[in-house]
Amino acid sequence: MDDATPGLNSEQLGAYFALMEVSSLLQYAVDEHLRAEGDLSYVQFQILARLVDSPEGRLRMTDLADGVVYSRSGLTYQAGLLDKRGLITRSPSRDDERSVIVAVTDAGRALVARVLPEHADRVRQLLFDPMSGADLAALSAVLGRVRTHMRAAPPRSAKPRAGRNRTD
Amino acid sequence: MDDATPGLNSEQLGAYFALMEVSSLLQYAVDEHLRAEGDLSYVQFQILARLVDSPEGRLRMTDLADGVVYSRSGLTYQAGLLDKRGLITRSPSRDDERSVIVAVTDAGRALVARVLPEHADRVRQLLFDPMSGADLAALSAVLGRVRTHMRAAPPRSAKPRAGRNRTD
DNA sequence: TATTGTTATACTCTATAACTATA
DNA sequence: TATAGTTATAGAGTATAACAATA
Repeated sequence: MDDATPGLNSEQLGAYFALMEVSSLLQYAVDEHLRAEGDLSYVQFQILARLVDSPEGRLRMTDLADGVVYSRSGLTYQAGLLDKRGLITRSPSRDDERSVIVAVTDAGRALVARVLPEHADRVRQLLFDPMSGADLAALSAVLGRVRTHMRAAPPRSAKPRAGRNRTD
Repeated sequence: MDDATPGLNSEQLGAYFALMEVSSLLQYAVDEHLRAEGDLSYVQFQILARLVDSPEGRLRMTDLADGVVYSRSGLTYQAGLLDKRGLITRSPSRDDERSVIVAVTDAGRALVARVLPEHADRVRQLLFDPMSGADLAALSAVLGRVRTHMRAAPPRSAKPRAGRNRTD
C-alpha cells in the first residue's frame, strides 16, 4: 500500500521544507566556519569527530562509510586528504587483513579540539537559542524516532547489483 | 555574551547530530528519485518548485538566489540548465532593466507535477511515517521558530566586500 | 556608486567501474 | 563467491573575480 496514500498535507509539507531549509542553512554556516578556521569540509569534520568519539580513536573504513553518506571511493578520497595532512593514519587490520583501520592522530585530535568550541557555538546560536527546553525535548524525541526509522531501511551504500532485493 | 557560554550539552549535541543525519538521509533519498525520475538535481527541483508556488509562476533571479542557498553565479548556472531544457524562460524585467524574470514553462509545470507525488511519498515514508500527530505539531512549531530566527540574521548571499557592516 | 546578472575559470567533491587482495 | 579497499576517470556543482549594464 505504498502508493495508495496521498502525498503530504500542508502541515507535513511545511515541516518538510522547514527541516530542509534549517539544516541547509545550519550546515552552510558551520561549513563556512570549519573551512575558515580549520581548513576542513563538513564531511572531513564528521570523519574526525566520529573517530574522536570512538572508544579508541580508531574505526574501520567501512564503519566510517556507513556513518557518513558516502561511497567507499568518496571516503577513500577524503581519508587520503586527512592522511596527507597527518590528521589520521591508515593501517591494515590484524583481525581481517582486508580491512583498513583509521585512527586519529594527536594532530587530528588537536584540530577537532580547536574548532569544536566555536563550532558548537554557532550551532547553539542558530539552532538552540530560539528553542525552549520543551522544544529541545520534543525535537530530540521526534528526530530520534525518525533516525531509528530511517536507519532500519538504509539505502546508504547499497551499491552492488546483486543480493539484497530479489523483487526485481 | 556570545563567547562566554559553553558549547552544547549532550542533549543539544544529540539533537544537532540527529537533525543533520535525518536531513542528509532524506535529501539523499529524495535526490536519488528526482534524478532517476525527472533528471533533476535537488537544487533544480527547488527552483522549479518555488516558481510553481509563486503567484504567477515568475520570480526574479535575486529572489530565487535568496531562497536557495546559492551564489548568483551558481543560480545562473542552474537556470541555464533549466532554460536549455525548456523548463523555464528568462526575460528582462520591465520594472527594472537590470533584473531578469524567471518563469516556469508548461513543460516545467508538467515535470514538477509528474515527480511531485512520488517525491512526497518518499518524504512521507521516511520522515512522517514514524511520527505521531503530536510529533508533527511539535516539529512544525520548533522548526518554524528556528527558521524565523535563522532568517533574521541571514549570512546567505552576503558577498560584496563593501556595504552592510561598517565595523571594518 | 550600488545593484543585477553573466561569464570565465579553477577547484572540490562524488559516483562508477575496473581492479587487487583477503575471507 | 563475497567482502574491503583503492584507483582512474569523468562529470556535476560551487565559488571567486572580472565584467557589463542599469538605477
